[in-house]
Amino acid sequence: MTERFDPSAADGRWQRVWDGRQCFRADDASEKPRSYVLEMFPYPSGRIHIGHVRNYTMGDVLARYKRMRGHEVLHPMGWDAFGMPAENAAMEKGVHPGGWTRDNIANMKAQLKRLGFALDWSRELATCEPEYYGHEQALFLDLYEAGLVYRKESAVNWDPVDQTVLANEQVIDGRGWRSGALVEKRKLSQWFLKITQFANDLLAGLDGLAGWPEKVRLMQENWIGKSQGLRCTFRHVARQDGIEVFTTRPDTLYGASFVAVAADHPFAARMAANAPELAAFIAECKRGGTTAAELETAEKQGFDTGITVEHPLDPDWHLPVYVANFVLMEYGTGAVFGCPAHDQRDLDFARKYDLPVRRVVSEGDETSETFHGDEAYTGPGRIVNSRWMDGMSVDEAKAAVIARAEHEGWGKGETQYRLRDWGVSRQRYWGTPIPFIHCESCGVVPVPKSQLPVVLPEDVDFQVPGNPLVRHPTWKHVDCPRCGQAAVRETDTLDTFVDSSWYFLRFASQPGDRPFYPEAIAKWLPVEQYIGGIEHAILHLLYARFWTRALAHIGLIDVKEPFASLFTQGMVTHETYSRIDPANGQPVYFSPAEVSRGGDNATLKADGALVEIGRVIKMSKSKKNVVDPDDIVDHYGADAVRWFMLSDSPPERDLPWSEAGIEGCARFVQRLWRLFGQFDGAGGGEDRPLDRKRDQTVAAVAEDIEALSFNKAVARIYELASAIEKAPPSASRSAAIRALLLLAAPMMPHLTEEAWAEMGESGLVAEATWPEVDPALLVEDEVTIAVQVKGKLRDTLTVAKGTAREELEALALASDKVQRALEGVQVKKVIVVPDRLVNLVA
RNA sequence: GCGGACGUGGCGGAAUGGUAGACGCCGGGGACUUAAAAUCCCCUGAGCUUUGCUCGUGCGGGUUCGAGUCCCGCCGUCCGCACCA
Repeated sequence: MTERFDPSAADGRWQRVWDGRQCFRADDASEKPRSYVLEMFPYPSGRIHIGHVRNYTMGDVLARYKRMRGHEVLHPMGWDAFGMPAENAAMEKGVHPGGWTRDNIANMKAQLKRLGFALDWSRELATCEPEYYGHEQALFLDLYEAGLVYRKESAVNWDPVDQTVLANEQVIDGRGWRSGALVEKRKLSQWFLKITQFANDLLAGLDGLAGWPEKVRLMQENWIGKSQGLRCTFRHVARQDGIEVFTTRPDTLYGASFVAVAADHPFAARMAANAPELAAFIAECKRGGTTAAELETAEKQGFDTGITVEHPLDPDWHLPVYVANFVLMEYGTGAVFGCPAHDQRDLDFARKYDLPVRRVVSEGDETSETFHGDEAYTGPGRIVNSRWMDGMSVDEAKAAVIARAEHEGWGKGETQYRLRDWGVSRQRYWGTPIPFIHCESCGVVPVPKSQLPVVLPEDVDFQVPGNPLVRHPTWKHVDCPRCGQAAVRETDTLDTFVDSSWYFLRFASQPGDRPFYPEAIAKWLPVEQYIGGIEHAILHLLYARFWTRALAHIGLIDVKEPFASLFTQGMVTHETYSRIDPANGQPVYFSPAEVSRGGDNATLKADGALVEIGRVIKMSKSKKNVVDPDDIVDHYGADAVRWFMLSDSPPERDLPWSEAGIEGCARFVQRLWRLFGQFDGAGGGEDRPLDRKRDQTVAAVAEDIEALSFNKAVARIYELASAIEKAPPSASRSAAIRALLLLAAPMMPHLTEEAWAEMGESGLVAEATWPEVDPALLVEDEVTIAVQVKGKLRDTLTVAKGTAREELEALALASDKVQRALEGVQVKKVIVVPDRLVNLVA
């Protein structure tokens, strides 16, 4: 064996061997138990980020481990390849989005290959290829058939310079993030997916997702935002119609003192027609910002329309109707009744406009009708000042009012959701064309499936802002499939979140004539373990759950939940290095490569003077605290990098990158190499304690990997390595070395493959099985007993496992240290936990 | 405002209610070497009157023979949602 392991030669060699033997190709026909391990596929931005490396290393360890345990493993990789950065590159650099994207994919694939991930590249897919998005178009048409796709006028953020719709996240302080232009609200006809039809189902399904983090389930629950209450009508005093409101507090109906509608409520518009002042107020409301800070400080404002409505429980009781800036048109009915005593917003409003504030829920003895103070009471209590409801609990009163409303016909119990339907139209080129045709006589006509895919034209130009599909000379002009007249294609493309809502289904099978084979999905789905960033907790993960349910709903598949277990991993962080620029007082940042890091300080290589070491934060280009995966793989080899990604920090937490840390990992790679070199198949002699340590470690590491506690598995491997190093030569020692190699194999596949071959073992580690353990060895035959006096540790005893209570007590009392601690005081009580401890209470 | 997570050495972090600090990093000392690198060994929570003792898991209480762990109340940090009626 060579003195040192040389990753620069070995890594590539083994990667080619795995490729050549197609080690990681999933066999659909296999009889073995199946495991589908999936990491969120990357957007091909150009370079792999260290965060990707952490994500894929975790999945890779699990996939390789599962394979060693005899599973048929599906571990695929693909590219979330549509999106705006490609169009931005086209505008800035004059390259075609397709060429730019495909080049990036090639580069990133090469980067991933260098890390030795056990991926089934035969199933690679890119969402920007017609072979993928054509099937997406077919599925979209299926959902349209089933009534889950519709068109509606909707207000969007419109950037007048770039001539495109912007997502909310792309509007910064009311301006387009790219153009800087003031964003306008525009009404456009948009395509929607009816996710709200599944609101309750998506909510209920969360309960069954035991393998998901509680945090993510809660976030989705809050996002769906179910609330139950009453929808009822307040009739206009002078007219036949009325204003519908939704409330979760029908129990407080007798505390009502006004009705308020949103500024964009139809009633407000009708009133404004003859009231210029109201029209001005409405315009003011619409102009108001929507950022969190603005809403926090915005004062409650209203405009009295002069109209009054009847209280539904008492026609003689009249309430004023306001147009108010705090009522949202998007939620409920766009109108509320105000009960100031028991709702903070209503109270703020009532105090400002001097409206009655009537107590109807009593928190204790206070039952007077006059409510004082500026803090609404929203807790539980007894209903007061509410005629027939007096004395009821809040819940009783809610039910009673709903029952009465339904009986008398002025309202009914209703469930509202915060979740809105999913608007999927994007006025962009680089996305899946929405497969519809607009015909003057036939209206909106779906593209016949036989004409799919609707392929994006290649010859587009980005010199002019806006969607190039709109101004392409020929692409959009087609004959109507229904009547044959000249018609135009839909030029909007689908939100890229649609692409990522079903890619995990396509990995299971990739037929050319349909999106997937249901049998393949039945075999592989759900994904056993999905791993990705917490930033997808809501959007991607909710959309994927919805899409899966929708496909199940129309009978295409038989799976409802796509991801049985979800793991959200932490970020990779790094210190920052900076100096204050004396010219402007601003910090100038330096990259880790420009800096020499000592024990407590860091110096700039260029001038040898100190730089400031800043906080450990998320890697970002602006702070220059980034490391490039290629550079570190060049320098330390793939296995050291993989080992670092798994060490120290628990995988759900942030991992601080450090030079010292990666160097420690590279040292350990060499240390293992030397240890593997001491394997001696011919050696004799038994070492029971080492056998025991070996099997205990094998069992514990398996448990840790299955729980994704890689940091603990790493610590145990260090321990076993140390134990073997200290042990004298024996057959047990060689057996332990062999077991250690197999334990480390999922994490350091190149090193272990090279050592396996050197040790004269047959086959590949990639195809080896996980070591068996002898259950008898997992049980200790000696235990250390803690001896406490009044709960404080005074001595320890080493005894045979299973030593009797009486004997333990006697041994404890015989201890000098214990006698000294007792100071002659009589022992009153003795607690003995067999094989654990003795506690003497004096 | 609502919801959630977290708080343990110089640092990342271990610890089914039962010996706090496993394992790694940093640091210190030593061996080998002409020297360095590499490697190996030892030490490394704080304090003290150092065979040992005291203190110690954000702060204050409580439950328990025994609390980092359970309960109550604070403080701090981070994350998500947010005028959702």
